[in-house]
Amino acid sequence: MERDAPVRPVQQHRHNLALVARLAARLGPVSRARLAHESGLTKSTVTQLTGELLDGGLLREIGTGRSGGPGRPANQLVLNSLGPAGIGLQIEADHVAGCLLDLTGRVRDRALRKADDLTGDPQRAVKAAEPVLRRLLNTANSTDNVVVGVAVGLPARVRDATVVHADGLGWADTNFPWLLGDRLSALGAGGIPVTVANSHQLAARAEHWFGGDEAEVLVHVGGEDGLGAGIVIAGEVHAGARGAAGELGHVRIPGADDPCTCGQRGCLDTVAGRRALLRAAGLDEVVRSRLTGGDGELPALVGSGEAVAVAAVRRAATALGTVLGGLVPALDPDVLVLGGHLPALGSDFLDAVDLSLRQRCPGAAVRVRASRLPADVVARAAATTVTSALIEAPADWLAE
Amino acid sequence: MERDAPVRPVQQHRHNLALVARLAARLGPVSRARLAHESGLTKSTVTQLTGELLDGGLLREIGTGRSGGPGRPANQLVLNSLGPAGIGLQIEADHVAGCLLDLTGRVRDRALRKADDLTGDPQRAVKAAEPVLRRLLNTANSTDNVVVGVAVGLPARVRDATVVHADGLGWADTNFPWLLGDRLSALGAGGIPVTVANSHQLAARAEHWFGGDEAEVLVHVGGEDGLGAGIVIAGEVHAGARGAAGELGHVRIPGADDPCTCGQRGCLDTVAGRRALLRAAGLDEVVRSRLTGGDGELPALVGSGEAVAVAAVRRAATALGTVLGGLVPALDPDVLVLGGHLPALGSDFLDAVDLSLRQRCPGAAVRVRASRLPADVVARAAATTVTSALIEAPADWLAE
DNA sequence: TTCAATAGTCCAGTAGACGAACTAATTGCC
DNA sequence: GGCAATTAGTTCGTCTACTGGACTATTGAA
Repeated sequence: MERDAPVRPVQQHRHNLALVARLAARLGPVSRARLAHESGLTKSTVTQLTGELLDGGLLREIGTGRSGGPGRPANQLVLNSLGPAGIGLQIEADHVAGCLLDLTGRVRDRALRKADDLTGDPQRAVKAAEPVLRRLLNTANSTDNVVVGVAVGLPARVRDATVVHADGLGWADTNFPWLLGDRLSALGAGGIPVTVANSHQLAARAEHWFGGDEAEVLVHVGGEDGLGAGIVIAGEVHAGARGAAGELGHVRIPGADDPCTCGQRGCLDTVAGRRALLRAAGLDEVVRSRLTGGDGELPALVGSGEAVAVAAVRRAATALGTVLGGLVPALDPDVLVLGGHLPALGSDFLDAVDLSLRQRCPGAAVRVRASRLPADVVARAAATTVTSALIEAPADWLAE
Repeated sequence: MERDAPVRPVQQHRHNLALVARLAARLGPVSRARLAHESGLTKSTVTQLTGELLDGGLLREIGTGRSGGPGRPANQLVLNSLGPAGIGLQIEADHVAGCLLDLTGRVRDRALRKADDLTGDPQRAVKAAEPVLRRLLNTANSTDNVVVGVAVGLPARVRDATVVHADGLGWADTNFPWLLGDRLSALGAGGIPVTVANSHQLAARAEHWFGGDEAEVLVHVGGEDGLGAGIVIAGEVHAGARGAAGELGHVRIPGADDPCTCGQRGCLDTVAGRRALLRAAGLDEVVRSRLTGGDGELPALVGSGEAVAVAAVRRAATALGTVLGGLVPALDPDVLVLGGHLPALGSDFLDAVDLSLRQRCPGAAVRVRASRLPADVVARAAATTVTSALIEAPADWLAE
């Protein structure tokens, strides 16, 4: 409910619609009676509201389910897996991943497009996204899903739906939603709203939604090339005053002096970034070949005790732990999740980060753990922003 | 509006009441017509709502004011400076400060009680607060103000209205509101609700409210003895998962090794804390005499180029800047305010902190400035939490 | 078969915002 | 002075959407 807007009966209705939709999403198959009980609304109102949600295709009635005692059995309601759905894209310098998500949160389809180099002209990314979108739109068509939104996760600073600055992609002030919307029209899917979001922030959202921590404050650190953090506070991403919150990659590390893409020297990215780390461990050719699978070689080297690799990883862990150790006392998070390319570095790396972090701030009560989510979390989280927006504001959808 | 609660006409009314009260507070003397325009409510509704606020003593009608053109002149409404008011206390190891604030935000009275040592038994603080409270209650009585709440700012971690841990005071798991409420009853002011809050967080609130920055994200760093930060995001304090957000005093500084009260060595407090700094500058006797005014001697020494003092202050600035430089890229604040004893260290100190911060994170767009607020901001901010709670939820007050 | 229990619908009642019509008070023009 | 224009504020009937109790529906158990 907007704080500075008047509340009329309509807003009241909107709020209660959202409340019921949210509860239906949370409780899975659920009866109107239970919804009434959990929401605090009366049965009559819930009948009315669920009726609207059913008509709008957000809910579906599955026959009377259990019969665990006397009394009329309930007509169970669930989110409609056939109705509205969302597409999420993840764009990185070397690939575009995408997925189609229905309202229940199930991934209906995935798609991946590898590419040589998507940096420079944003149209390259649009072009690489096209086959991914085409496939997902086709799938949606065949599964009776209606795509109501496309959300894109990018390693970029985003402000007012515009990419203000993307280090790793070389973009600046790009209205990417507009570019992609154009391509969507060409695919016969014009008018679908496109949103963009920072991929670190989406990854943090993903950990909050799917990580199972029930955290009040969660910090996710990771990234494909550049390192970055996403901060979730009370279920909301903290984007910062300019959308730049979590940009840790260019914090200077004492003792480091390698040149960074940003023009400075000794940035965290030059010590703990994926490419920098592979290079420092003597895996230059892996970097050049751009093989994501090559990440596996580094933990293998470390496991076999290869001195250069061990030193590089230890150095990265110490630097990262120190930076995070400055963050933790400021934010007091429940959980600090290491994601992106970091979990692949092995549990020794995780332990070393933890150690270094606690050396910086001894009393910290934070739990540090590796992410357990798959590589395409960002695409999934992006798609989830579409579906959860529907559930959080069903009235907007019903109005159409 | 509670997210998980149903909205009925009553909640609708509560919301709109708060909306009108907030606007009246923001716009100063304001007509019903303007309130209707600004709020988006109709004139009829505003008449109804302001009527309730007038009856409840939250608003007051001052005669028809301006007559800048044709048309019936407006009956101006203002917050009632005579009705409900709040008391704010600030408790530190060596003093208790307090103030009485009316709804308009005007300080009706102040009181200060110096004390030798309030650490150890919380009852000492209660005892020192008694004369302060007595005076402020008397003042309220004579100015026709009704004290509706007492809010206390403490250098302590607070959780569920309980002091979980107070480093500088030596308290743990203390239900301070209960203790102080007891004393209030003895003063004939029983039943007044008492709340507690962390003083760093209150200081940040104060900068956000009174600092004039219009910041979306604001960080305040300061403290009397221990250093700490308060973070305000979108008008709300970020307290962290355990209420420990902003506890920067015990971040370890590379190269520092002095023992800290926390049992560790090399904490930020041992480098940039007030006492540590005075000691390092050779002003031991000032520390022992507990003279707050003694702070003036340090900038004087620095100004005169006294080598030890200059070195101590520079070291403190570097350490603090480095710690803050780790924070800024994570949070992306608009403004970083240095408060507490820090502004007294002079503008060279401020510049040195700024320099060190930007050395750590070169691209930061944050504005760094010294606090311009007086020493008793925390008491004022505490009192403001009482009065602003009234304005944010007038229905609760009107119900009584 | 009947009763208890639970699910769900129906409908009159009600709180509270809206809007049009009204009254009120002032300026400015004749 | 009188009257139109203009803005402030109130009154009252209307409308929306939630409530609560009466009602129907469907099951298990006695």
